[in-house]
Amino acid sequence: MTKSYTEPNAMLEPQASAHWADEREAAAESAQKKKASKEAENDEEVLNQLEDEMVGEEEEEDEEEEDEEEDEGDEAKPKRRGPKKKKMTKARLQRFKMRRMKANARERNRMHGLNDALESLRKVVPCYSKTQKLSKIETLRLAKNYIWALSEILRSGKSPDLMSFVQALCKGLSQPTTNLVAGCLQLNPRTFLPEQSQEMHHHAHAVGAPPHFAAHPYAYQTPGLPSPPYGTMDSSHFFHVKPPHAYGGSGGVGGGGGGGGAGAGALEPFFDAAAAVALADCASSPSFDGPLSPPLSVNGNFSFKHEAPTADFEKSYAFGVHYQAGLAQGHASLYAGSAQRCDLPMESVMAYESHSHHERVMNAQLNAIFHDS
DNA sequence: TAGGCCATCTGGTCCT
DNA sequence: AGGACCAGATGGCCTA
Repeated sequence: MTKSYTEPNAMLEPQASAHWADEREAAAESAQKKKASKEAENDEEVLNQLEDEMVGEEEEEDEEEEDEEEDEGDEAKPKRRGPKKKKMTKARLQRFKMRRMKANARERNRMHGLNDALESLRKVVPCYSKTQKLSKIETLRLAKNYIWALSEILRSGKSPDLMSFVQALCKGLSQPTTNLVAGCLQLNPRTFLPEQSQEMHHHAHAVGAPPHFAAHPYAYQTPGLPSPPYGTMDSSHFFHVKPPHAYGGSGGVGGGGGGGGAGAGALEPFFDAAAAVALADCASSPSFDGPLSPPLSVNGNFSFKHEAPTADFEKSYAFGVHYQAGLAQGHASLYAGSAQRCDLPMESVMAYESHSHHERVMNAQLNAIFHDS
């Protein structure tokens, strides 16, 4: 069986492998399509054949059934309880086979639909590559993290720094996927891993980031992560930031006043000093092979806006985030601004499963936002 | 070779 | 009865 999936690890190989992966991917994909259509054809043929045969055998079966009943009537054995187990006549067997084949075909289609949906999900999470597909489970995890991260932005009304954002995205992901996401966001994974925290700490201090920023007890413990050869990308490619006034309080969405950080403060770009360090670090790592993720964009609304595809991007998405300064709830939050950032341990902040209340609040707020705008 | 991921088949259950 | 959904089993492919 051919396979379209390619292990994310493959991206950690030298750049040449990306090209090979492309070709393999294309070949595998076409082979798989051929196979799938062939299977469908075969099924159809067999089904048609079976149906034709069955037309002629219906009568035969009826006769056999009558024989069966007569036989049973003659038997002196004690009658069995429960449903009679019908003898598998030739026709019944064929009908059974046909049913089974139809069920298989339905199941195949169903799974294809599921996979299509998953594929479209892959395209809207912030790490999409046609050649380096995320696995199903990783796609779901990343999507969950992404939703949570965006929700948190909306809830707090603050823009997070890039590092926090990536950390939130990578929570619970496998290391290869973490590398991939980091590569997609043009971050060197080393910059947000604990074992690099000393270094980061140093850098962060140097540029004025909060000292506690780099010392979170999460992310992966694997030393010496290779720098993903994902390509280079100017930071402006994935964060299109509108000037603060573009977001501040206009539109009357979601109750004004309220929590701090309204106006310009809530709308600063994701890039803060620490992120700048991360990017600087990134710049010193081996050049990446090509951008894989959609560019992130703060464009004043929450819809996903398609951009014209470029040679580099398979798909290019702008992720718009509608910042609502008035939504800040006033308690410590991952995204509550530099001064408070990460006052809570990440583990507790990121306990998604225990966010039912938070989610209800978020739902209400999102409804308010999108129904007003 | 082991382990991860995947597609497919299959039988069971629930619903219409 | 038939379809949708689900989970277990199986076998293939790929990578470390």
